[in-house]
Amino acid sequence: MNKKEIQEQRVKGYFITATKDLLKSEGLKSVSVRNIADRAGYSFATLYNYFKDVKDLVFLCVKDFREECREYVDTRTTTVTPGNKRLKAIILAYMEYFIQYPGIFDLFFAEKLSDISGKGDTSTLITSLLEELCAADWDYCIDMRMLTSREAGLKKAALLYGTTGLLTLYLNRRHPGSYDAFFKQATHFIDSQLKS
Amino acid sequence: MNKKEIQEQRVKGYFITATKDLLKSEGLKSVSVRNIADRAGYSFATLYNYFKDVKDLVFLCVKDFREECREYVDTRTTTVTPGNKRLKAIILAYMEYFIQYPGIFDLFFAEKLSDISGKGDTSTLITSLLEELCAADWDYCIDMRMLTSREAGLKKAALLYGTTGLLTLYLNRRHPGSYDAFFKQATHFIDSQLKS
DNA sequence: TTTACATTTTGAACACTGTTCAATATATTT
DNA sequence: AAATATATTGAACAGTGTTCAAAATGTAAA
Repeated sequence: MNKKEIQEQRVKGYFITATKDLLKSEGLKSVSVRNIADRAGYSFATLYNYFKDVKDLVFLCVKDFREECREYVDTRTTTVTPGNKRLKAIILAYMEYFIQYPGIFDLFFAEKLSDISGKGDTSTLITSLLEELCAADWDYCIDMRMLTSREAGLKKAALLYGTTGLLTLYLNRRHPGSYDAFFKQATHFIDSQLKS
Repeated sequence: MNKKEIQEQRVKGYFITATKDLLKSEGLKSVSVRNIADRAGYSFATLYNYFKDVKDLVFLCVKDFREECREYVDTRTTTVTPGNKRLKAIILAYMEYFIQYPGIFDLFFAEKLSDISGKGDTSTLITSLLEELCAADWDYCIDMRMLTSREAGLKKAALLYGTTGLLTLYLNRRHPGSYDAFFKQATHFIDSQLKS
C-alpha cells in the first residue's frame, strides 16, 4: 500500500537521521544498535524490522554524506578559477570535510562492508566521489590542451590514492603530527601531482 | 630478579605469538582476549597480568611484523638493480606483503591506538617502514644526480600516501575490483611517481 | 461498539566483547 | 612443614549484535 510505504520510509528516516547524528557527533565507535534506537525513540529490536542489520543501516548513510560533502565542496569552490587552481581547492575542501568528521571517513574508507554481494555500488559511491567533484575541471584542462585524457586519468588515480592515504595516516596514525603539518603535506602533494 | 624477568618475558612471548598467529590466519576481527588466551594456553584473565589491555598487546606485534615485512621485501629485492628499478620492486613487494596479510594492514593503518601518550613511537614504527626500506635506493639516486634531495622528499611522501590509499581502497572497498587491476594500478602509480 | 484479525513494537534471552577482582593454586622462603 | 609471596583463574559487570515470542497497537468486519 501507499500509506504503508510512506510510514515505513518515515520510520526508516528516523533511524537514518539518528545514525547520521551519532556518527557526526560521537564517531563510528559510538554507533550501536541501542544508541541509535534511543536517539530515534524506538526500542533496539524495532531497528530489525526496517534494516537487515546495523551495517546495512550505517552504510545507507553514505548516500546522504556523499551529498553533504558535495555541497560542502561546491559552496567553497564555485567562485575559484577553473582548471588547476580549482582542482586544488576542490581536493583540499574534500579532505577538510573528512578532517571535520573523522567518523564519516571511518565509514567511507575503514569500516568493512558486511556482505560483498549487492553492496558493490556503495563502494562505487564512495570511490567515485572525488572523481565526480573534479570531473568538470579535468575536462576543462583537457579541452584547454593542458593535459591529455591519458595524463588526466593517471593524475586522477594518484590523487585519489594519495588523499585517501594521507587522511588515513593523519586520522589514524597522527602522521603528520599536527594539522598545520598535515595541511602543508596535503598542499605539497596536490601541487606535485597537478604539476604537468 | 633475573629469573623472574626471563619467565615474564617468556609468558609475554606466548601471548604475543598467539596474537600474531591469530592475526595472520583469522584477521583482526578474530583477535579477542579469550581467543588469544586459548591459543596461548592460559585463562583470559592471565593476559591482564602481563599487558595493561588487549590493544597494548596487539600493538606490540607491530615490531615483529615490521621485521617480517622487511625480510619479505629484502629477500625478493636484493638482486634487483639499484635505483628506480629496485625502488619499484621494493614498493611492490611491500604492498604484496599486506595483500597477503590483510589483518596486518588493518593493524598497521586502520586500528585506532588506544592511548595517544607513549604510543607515538608505534605510529612512527609504522609510517617509517616504507621509507626505511627505500632509503638506500633514494640515496643512490641522489648520489647519481638523478634527483635532488628535495625532489626525493616529495616522491617519498607521495609514494607513502599513494600506497597506503591504494591498499586501503583495495582491501576495504574492492577498488579496483580484481587483483590484476589492482596490480596494474599499483605499477602505473609507482611508475608515474618515480618518473622524474 | 465489539469482536477478529493483521501489523508494529518490544523486552527477554543468547552468544559474544573487554575488563576487574577476590578466591584459588602454585612457588618460594622461613 | 609452615608461612608467605606470586601466579593463575573463573565469576561478575557492562557493553556489543541478533533473534523471537509476547504484548501493544491499528484495522477491518460483524
